[in-house]
Amino acid sequence: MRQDGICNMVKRIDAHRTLERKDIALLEKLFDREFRQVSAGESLWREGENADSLVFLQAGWACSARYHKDGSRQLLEIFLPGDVLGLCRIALSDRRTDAVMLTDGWISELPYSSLLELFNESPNTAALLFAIANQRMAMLAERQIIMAHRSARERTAHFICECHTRLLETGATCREEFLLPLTQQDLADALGMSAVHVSRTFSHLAQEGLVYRNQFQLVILDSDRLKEMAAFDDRYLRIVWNDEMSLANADQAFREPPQALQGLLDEL
Amino acid sequence: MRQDGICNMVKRIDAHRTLERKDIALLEKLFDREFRQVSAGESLWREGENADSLVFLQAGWACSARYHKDGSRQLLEIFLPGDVLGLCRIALSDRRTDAVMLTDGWISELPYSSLLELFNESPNTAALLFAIANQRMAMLAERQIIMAHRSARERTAHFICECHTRLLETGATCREEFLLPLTQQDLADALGMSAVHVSRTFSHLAQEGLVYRNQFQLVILDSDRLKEMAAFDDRYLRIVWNDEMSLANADQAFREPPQALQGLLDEL
DNA sequence: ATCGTGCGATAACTTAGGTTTACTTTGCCG
DNA sequence: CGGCAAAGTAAACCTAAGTTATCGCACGAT
Repeated sequence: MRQDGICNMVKRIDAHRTLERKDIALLEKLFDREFRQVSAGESLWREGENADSLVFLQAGWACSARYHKDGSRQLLEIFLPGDVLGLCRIALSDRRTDAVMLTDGWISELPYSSLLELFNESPNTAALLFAIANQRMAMLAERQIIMAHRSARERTAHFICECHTRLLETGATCREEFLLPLTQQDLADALGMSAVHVSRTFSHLAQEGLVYRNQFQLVILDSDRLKEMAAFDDRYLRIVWNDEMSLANADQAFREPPQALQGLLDEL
Repeated sequence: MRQDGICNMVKRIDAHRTLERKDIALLEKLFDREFRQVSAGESLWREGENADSLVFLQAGWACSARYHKDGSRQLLEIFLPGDVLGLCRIALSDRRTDAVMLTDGWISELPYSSLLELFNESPNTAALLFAIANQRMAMLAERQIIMAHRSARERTAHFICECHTRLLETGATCREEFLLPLTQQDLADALGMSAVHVSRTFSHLAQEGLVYRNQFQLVILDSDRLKEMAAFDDRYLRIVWNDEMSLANADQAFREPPQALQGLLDEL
C-alpha cells in the first residue's frame, strides 16, 4: 500500500526516461514518510495560509480551486495518485488557492526545508522536481489554450483525454473505462461552463458514440475520434529531459564541480 | 543601456525582498552576456524546436503563442523588459509554443547548461529562479481563473491591470498612461475573444470612463474602479519568499551542508 | 414506507459574444 | 501627392452557452 504511491510517481517519470537507482532511492526516502488518511471533501490547505510544505498524494484524487465572492468556483488543477501538490508555490510565501480532496486518500507532507536540503545535496533530484513542476506548468498552459477558443464539447473531450492519459501513465489498470470522481458541477467548475451544459455535452458525446458517463464511471467508446475532436496531443504531458539538464549530466556535474561559475563565486 | 535590463529584473524582485549583493552580482554575471538586437515580429523560437536555453529580455516586449491548424492563435504569456523566457521548459525537452517579439528589443540567450552549473554552485540563486518560474505559473493560473467565468469586460480590465502593475514594478516611468504594444487582434488572441469584440469592449470601457486606448497608448482614467471591476488582487504577482526557502536560509545551508540528506547520500 | 438530499436530465427562454460585411482612419512608401 | 495595406469601428445577424425551473432517480436516515 505505502509503496504504491511512490511507485506511481517513479513509474510515470521512468516511463519516459530511465532513472538511476540512486535517484529513485532518494525520492523514496524523501517522500515515504508518515502517511495520513484523508477523506473526500477534506481541505489540504486554504487560500492565504502560509505555504510551507509540499503534499504528496499517495492515493486518491485532489484538486486546487479558487472560490469567488459570488459563491462560484474555479477548479485549477486535478491531482491523481502519485502527484505532488504545492510545487507552484515553492519559494513564494502563501497559498493562492484552496486544495481539497475529491476522494478518500492517503497523503504525506514534506516541509520546504527538506526540499532546500535537497537543492543543496542533489541538483540531480532537484532538476527532477523542477521537471515535474514544469509539467504542471505545461498542463496549465494547455488548459488555457483549450479554454480560450474551443467549444464546450472540445474542452470536455480534451479534459477526458488528459485524465485518461495521466491515469494510464501511473500504470492504472484502466483501459477504456475508468473512474472519474468529479460531479458534473466539479467538471463545470474545472471547464468553465455551467453544470447544465456539462450534462448536455455528455449527452451529445454519448449520442455521437464517443464517451459514456454513468455515475462516476466513464467509458471511452471511440478513443481515436475523441482525441481528434479534442485536438489532443499528449506531448505536453511527457516528461522528457533536455539533454542539457539530463540526470546524467547533473549527476556528473554534481561529482565534478564546474569551472565557469566557480570562477564567478571566487570573485565575490 | 545594457545594465537597464538586469536592473529591471533585480529591481522587481528587490521590491519585495532585499537581495544580497552577492546574489545580484551573480545574476548580473549570469545574464549580462552578449546582447542581440531583435525587431518586432521576429521569432525567438518555434514550437517543436529543441529547448536548450533561456532568453533574457533586456528591452522590448515579447509573447509566447500557440498556432492552431485553422489559423487561429492563442497568446499565452506576455513578457516585459527584464523578464526571462523559457523557464517553463527547463528540464523538459522541446518548445511547446512559439515565442515572438512584439516590439523591437534587445535579448541575450543563456544555455541551460550554465543553469545547471548554477544549480550546483548556488542553490541560493537557483531558488530565486524557481521563484520567478513560480510567479509565471501564478500568472498562468490567474489567467485561467479570469478566462473561465468572467465577462469580456472583466477579462480586458484584468489584463490591463496586470500589465500596468508589472510595468510599474520594473520601475517604468509610467503612472496612468503607458504603451501597450498589442494590436486589437493580439489582445483578442490573448483574451480569447474576437478582435471586433475587443473594439466594442474598449469603447464601452471608455464610455464608462475607465480606460482610453488610442493607437498603442493606453490611459487609465479611473484606476480604482478598473481594479474593482476586474476583481484585481495583485498578490499573485508578488515575489515574496517563503521563509523556509528564503535566500538567507539557502545561503546558510549552502555554507554548512545539512545533516539529514547527507545521511541518505552516504547510504547510497 | 416516507421523507429529505444530492445528482443528473430536459425544456424554455435569454444573452454575451462570434461572424460577416462594409466603411473609416492611419501610416507608409514610391 | 496618390495609393495601398493594416488597423480600427459600426451595424446586422446568428449561435453557443448561461439561466431558471421542473422532474426523475438513487440513497440514507427515520
